[in-house]
Amino acid sequence: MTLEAAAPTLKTDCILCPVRSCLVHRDGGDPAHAWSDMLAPRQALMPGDRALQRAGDRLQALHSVRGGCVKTFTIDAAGQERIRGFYFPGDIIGLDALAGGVSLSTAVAVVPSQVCVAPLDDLQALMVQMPVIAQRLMQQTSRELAMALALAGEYSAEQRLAAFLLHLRGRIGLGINGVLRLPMAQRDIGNYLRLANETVCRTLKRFEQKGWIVQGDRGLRLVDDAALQAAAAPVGLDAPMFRRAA
Amino acid sequence: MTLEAAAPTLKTDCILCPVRSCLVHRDGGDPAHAWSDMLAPRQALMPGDRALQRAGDRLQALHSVRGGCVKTFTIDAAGQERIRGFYFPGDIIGLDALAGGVSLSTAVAVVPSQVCVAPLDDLQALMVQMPVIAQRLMQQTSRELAMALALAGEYSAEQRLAAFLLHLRGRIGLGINGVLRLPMAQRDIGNYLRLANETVCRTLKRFEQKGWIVQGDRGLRLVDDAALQAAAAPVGLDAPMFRRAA
DNA sequence: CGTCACTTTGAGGCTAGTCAACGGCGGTGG
DNA sequence: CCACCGCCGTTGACTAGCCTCAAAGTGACG
Repeated sequence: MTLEAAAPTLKTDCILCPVRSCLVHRDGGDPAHAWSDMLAPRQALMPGDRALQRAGDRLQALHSVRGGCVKTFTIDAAGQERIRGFYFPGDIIGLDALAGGVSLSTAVAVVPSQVCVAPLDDLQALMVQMPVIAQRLMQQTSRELAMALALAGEYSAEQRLAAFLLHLRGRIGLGINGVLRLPMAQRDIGNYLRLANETVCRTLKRFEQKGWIVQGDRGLRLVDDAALQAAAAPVGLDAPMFRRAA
Repeated sequence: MTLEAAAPTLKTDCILCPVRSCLVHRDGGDPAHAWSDMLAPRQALMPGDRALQRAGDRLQALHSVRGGCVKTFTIDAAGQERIRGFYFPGDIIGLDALAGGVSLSTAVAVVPSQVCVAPLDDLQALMVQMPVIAQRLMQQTSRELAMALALAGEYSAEQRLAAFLLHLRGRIGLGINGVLRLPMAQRDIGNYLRLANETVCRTLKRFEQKGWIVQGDRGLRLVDDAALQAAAAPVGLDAPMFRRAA
């Protein structure tokens, strides 16, 4: 048995939401009713809007990303932002706070996004009633843990960045013309990967000089996949469990 | 509601085991019977013994540490060991593999240890029957995720090491005479914290020169707690949820 | 068309890694 | 009992990758 078995691959944006995909299969209940009971209507979230959650606040709800991209971060004593993660459609925000009941990071939109709100009280009750929901949350948390552990290792700038690009493609796929769109700023990528933004820029340029990628206006094209994968291999983010989109 | 509420603080070594502490409270069942059904007898595990689990193997069971200290690690293409975590009594090994069903790391004992084995099939059934077990596992996974995210940031050698020492004290407490025993080698600490063992040694010496710690034969004494905590603060491993022992 | 945020490019410095050598300690075996 | 060996911790000299600081270029948007 693996928890994977309980998580069929779903295609459309809306059904991607793990919470909802459980709810709509609720036995004998009215899906629409359970849904409205459970989740606040989807909320639009713009860059610069107030935070979904703030580090240190009592955790009141998990947030499920329906569209766009959300980043979570903490602010250290020096006022510096430290990005903890990027969340894409299908991802759930706040899982690291379940143990302590307190949000460990602040969450804001990177691009115009939509999220659904799963109040913790309702979720807790649903998890008891429907083990499949608990399984889905457990699976998400486990995957996020595996990712964090993989990225926590010591790797060079090239290894980190190659792994990030490939991983991103695995999660959000390619846009038109096979271009990988990077929704977040290079500064944010560097912050997340523990690299200065200048290092991100220079490393991308080095990738381009080697013929591994081609940078365009709104993203980049992965040309030499094998080379990138060879560079990223030590990080170990290439396992199937880390992918989601096609 | 927080999951914390479902996890009363338990003192003794044996009851620390999260899985068992759920089982012994099973309603209307025979605790001893459920226990023996669920877990293989506690296994002794010595340094140098075969691994509890190996990276890449299909995950067959979670392991609950009853005594001692177990480390998990991966081996990269260059044959180098990368330590993913240290596990102490009460910790569960293998949670990062639940999503994929494949062990992501190899687990061996650092010192003579005892572990209990929770076969995945039985565990899955129990999680459905008893939501409290699912909650406990979820809580552990969430805490481990929060730890991994905290440690994944970019910090100096001093910050990392101070956070590690304080965190270790929070988890395993102090021995006789208030001495913090370090069960693992400095090389392992450095590997875990992404530092060369020489850097660990030099940083500890610097701590001693500043009067923050006193190094002894079999461990060290934390003298200037405030200074250590100030140094470790940016890492953010000092939240109550990360502690366990008194 | 000016502002602002982000990216790009360069020069220099620093933290931590690497390499090498030595001392202490425990285990092993003659 | 002691010599040998290997592992671990310690110390020094050198190196390198990445950060910091600075400044100019680019694109989005009002």
